[in-house]
Amino acid sequence: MEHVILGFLTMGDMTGYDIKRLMSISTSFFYDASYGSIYPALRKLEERGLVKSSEAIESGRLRKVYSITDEGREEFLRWLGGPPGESKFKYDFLMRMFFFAHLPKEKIEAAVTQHLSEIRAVSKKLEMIEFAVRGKADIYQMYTLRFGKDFFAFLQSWFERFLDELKNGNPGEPGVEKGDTL
Amino acid sequence: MEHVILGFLTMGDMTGYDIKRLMSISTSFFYDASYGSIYPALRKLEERGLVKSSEAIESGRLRKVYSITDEGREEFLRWLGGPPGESKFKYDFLMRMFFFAHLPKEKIEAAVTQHLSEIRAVSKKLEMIEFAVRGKADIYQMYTLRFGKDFFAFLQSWFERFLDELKNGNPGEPGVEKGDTL
DNA sequence: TTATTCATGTAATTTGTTACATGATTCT
DNA sequence: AGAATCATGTAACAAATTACATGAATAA
Repeated sequence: MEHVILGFLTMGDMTGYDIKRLMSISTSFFYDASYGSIYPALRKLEERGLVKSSEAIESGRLRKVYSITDEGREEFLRWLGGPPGESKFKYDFLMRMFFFAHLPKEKIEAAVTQHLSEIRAVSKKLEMIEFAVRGKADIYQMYTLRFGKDFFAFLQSWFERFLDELKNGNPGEPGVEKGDTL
Repeated sequence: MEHVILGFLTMGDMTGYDIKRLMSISTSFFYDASYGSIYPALRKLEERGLVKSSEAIESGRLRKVYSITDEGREEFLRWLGGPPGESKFKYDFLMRMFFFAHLPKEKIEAAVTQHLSEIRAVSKKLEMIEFAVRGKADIYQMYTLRFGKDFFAFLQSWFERFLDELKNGNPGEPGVEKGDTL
């Protein structure tokens, strides 16, 4: 988390609010943080000398603008270049799906349908973001966004097929379908 | 978390150790828990009357076998049928990737290569699990597993292409490639 | 005989969320 | 006038990890 904030501050000086806003239009589909974690993190980073802040009143509003220090930059690069440590991935819906056998068919279909509409919403959002961000982001940031688009497209087609098989009855068991590369 | 444990206990009576073992061969690719969260959760569930335990000494070893109560079953079904609440998904590697511009090319390629080998390892594990579990799991559990296989296959091909584009230089920017459906 | 698996658990810490509290400014 | 956005922050709580501590049984 602290490293993520340092990363955002390498893009320019920002307030906590700015960081949150930037996250929501760039990384929110795989990483998002609340103010309750951003502000305390910034304070801790300042205590450790990795960022510094300057308060200013811009158009009547108090803004506490943070910037990354040289030590902060070093720490950020140490993290980025360091060992990745098993990249965990989490996906809550799958846990429910794992236990769907306890649910009547209509409820399963309703749950999957709703999940699909969430997926479509994220897809749409990502496309808007890509449009808005074009030119401003570097290639790796564009690749990350691209990953998001591709991933949600994958999810969409997977769950569409799943829903279809639930409704129409599928020929063969899920794991032993004809045409499978086994 | 508590609901996940309840879910596992609907499959049969188990010890905390058993739950962890079952997780590792079924849901670990998207959900895994440590003993430090399983045992305290079981105690809380027992306090709330959702599970009950019986201690027995089997072949010299103390085993505290938990079973789900009727109230536990109700609670589990309430959760499963209830509102899903935005299914978050998290994927740490993407955060590093987002900032790859700060890293020299060799380090980026090394990181992606290593990540790919992790992905391949999980793929392999999932295939073994599918084989081992065939017949024992219900269709939704098989679908969940299938999702895992398909997802990791997607990851593999995505990052293989990414690595290829990094090495060979890609024709066009990531977001505006020829052949893209835009 | 030694390492691994089986088996249970606690304590400290980390990490983060949700809800609350406050208030000015700017858009409608 | 009122809603939304900009802006900062705290406090209570929740969830879970890591490391530690213990010990018997079994497989190599």
